[in-house]
Amino acid sequence: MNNKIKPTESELEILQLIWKHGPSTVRQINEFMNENRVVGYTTSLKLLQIMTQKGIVRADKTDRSHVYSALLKEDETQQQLVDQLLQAAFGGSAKKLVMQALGNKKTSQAELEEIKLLIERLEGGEA
Amino acid sequence: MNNKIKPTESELEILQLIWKHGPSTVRQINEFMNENRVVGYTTSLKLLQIMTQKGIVRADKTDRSHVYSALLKEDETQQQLVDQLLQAAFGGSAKKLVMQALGNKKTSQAELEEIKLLIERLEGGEA
DNA sequence: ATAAATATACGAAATATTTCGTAATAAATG
DNA sequence: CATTTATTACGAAATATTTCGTATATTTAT
Repeated sequence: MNNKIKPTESELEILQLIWKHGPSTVRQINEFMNENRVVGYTTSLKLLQIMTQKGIVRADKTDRSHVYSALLKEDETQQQLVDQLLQAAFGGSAKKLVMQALGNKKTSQAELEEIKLLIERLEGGEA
Repeated sequence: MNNKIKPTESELEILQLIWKHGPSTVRQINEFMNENRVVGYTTSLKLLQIMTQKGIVRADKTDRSHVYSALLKEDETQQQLVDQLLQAAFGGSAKKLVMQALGNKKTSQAELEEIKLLIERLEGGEA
């Protein structure tokens, strides 16, 4: 439904944090950010304001400390990003992408099983 | 071996063309580009010059029309991009990425089989 | 040998992205 | 209530990216 919105790298970083922790204040998000890298408070704030502008998040201004929540759904955003990478770097071949993703990585047995089941579902019947 | 080089979107577009067609002149690359979108000749040239600067491609200047070839390997670049997306949007879960890539896409039976074989090899034990 | 066509070099405008600083405002504390 | 602390608003510098235009140089045709 929502469209063409392409989060930048920083925006994606913030989106992930909100997806993970749920709606959060600037301070919380800034603290999450700082677990990975050094970012000033106003930098996080500004990013959130820009994201609000773009319609990526929304701010609940009831309290003084605004609470930001994601307007993009995790699934849909991930889907869009995968599709984009598929075109941008794999000439559209999902197979190549998947093999790269699995080949080099330590994915657990359990997860591999799940993927195999998905493949069998895809092969077997209809979607 | 080669590192930290993160091609921009346009650079990736050009890399893909060189990977696909082999070493090419500016004119050729510009024509390939124009199959998708309108780009001026000097724009393609400039991009290639910047990429040369960054060590992404190299120019063979033997002839007047320089011939550009890729310095980044397709596999390695794809691997790097997948890893990056994995971190940037999937919190490192290869499973989620793979399921997104396969779930929504029309991947052929044959390809699905190949992937299943890869998974079985991975499960089997060997690296 | 001129003129036209083709190439590269290079600067720079336009846009996007990241990062802060400062000011204004509101809340909490002594 | 005066001061310190926390929060948002906003402008803007720094950097990165995309896109061309113009100047030059080199071929190729006429």
